[in-house]
Amino acid sequence: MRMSKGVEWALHTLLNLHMTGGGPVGNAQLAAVHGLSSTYLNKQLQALVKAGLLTSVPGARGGFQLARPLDRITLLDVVEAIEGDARIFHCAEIRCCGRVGEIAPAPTEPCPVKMAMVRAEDAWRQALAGQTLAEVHAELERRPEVTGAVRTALS
Amino acid sequence: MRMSKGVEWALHTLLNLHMTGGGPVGNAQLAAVHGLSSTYLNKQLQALVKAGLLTSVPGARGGFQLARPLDRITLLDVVEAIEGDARIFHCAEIRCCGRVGEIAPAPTEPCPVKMAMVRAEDAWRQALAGQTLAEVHAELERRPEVTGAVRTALS
DNA sequence: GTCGGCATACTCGGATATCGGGTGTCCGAGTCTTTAAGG
DNA sequence: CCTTAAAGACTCGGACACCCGATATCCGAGTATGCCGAC
Repeated sequence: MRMSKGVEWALHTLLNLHMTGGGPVGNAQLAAVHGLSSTYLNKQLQALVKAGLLTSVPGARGGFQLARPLDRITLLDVVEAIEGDARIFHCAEIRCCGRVGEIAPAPTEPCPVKMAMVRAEDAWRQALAGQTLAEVHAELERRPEVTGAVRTALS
Repeated sequence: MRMSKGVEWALHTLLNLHMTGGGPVGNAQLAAVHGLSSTYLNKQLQALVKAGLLTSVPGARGGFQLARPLDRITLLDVVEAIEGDARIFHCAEIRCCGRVGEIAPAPTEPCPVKMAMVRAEDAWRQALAGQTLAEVHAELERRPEVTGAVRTALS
């Protein structure tokens, strides 16, 4: 159960796009900032486009740009864009299978095990949804030499 | 990013072991309750033994039994026993790589992106640690016909 | 000088290989039970 | 009848294949750009 590294790539790239000022930036340039594979980063950015977080501009001088400001993008938006909206814990309803399923009929109420895991996962999603990229960016700006290096690398 | 199905198997099996009353039960019998693969369930139960949640009794009439009562076993204990204690979000520190790494020296403070993801994951872990299997079992007992079927299947 | 057309280069977008971890299975080591014989 | 020893069967424990999804890569479709020629 490890999160895809595409999430980390997407988060940093979204923050970098905010620092450029709004113009479209090609994935090759975005990848060079952190030494990533441009082709694989492209795959992740396409997922962000499908999720509505980015807009893509085709043709020369094209690239990707933010679809909306950082304070309207939460961590949950990015995670769901890359990982999908499927649940981490997938209940296979094994309580209804096997010998116990032959003895008792399938219960109608939801599985308590599943409910407990869903409660924990909801806490995680709520914590993700409660943090915007703007807040993360504010933390980054407390070290101007870092953000300055990103702007230099993208210029 | 999908949780291993072994977690579901382990949770239900731990609850079933509690319903038997304390005697050791073989994995073949435990697997038959929910129609699981006994060999693969064995793999998961061995992980629970290594984590100290179960004790194994070798030899004929042997099997597995709970190492401590359900109210001292949290959901986090089971998840960490099966999935390991590694973080879901693994920060590769890409902020220090590539062109930006050549411009600015590596920062000493932790990555804000990583910190934000850790905060969310801590909320998840805290929600898992705040729920014991005894509470889940109490929910199960509200449907006596289900727990009765399990006890019949294990007798 | 200005307009229109065209070749070009650059971009995104999806289709295609490769690799690692979860999934599933099997067989050997060890121990308790049972059974039988002997005292 | 009690003790004892050995055979047997059942259990755990770890080592061995398989498969799906994440990872990584490549090539084609499409468009803005820049250039060239005509007017």
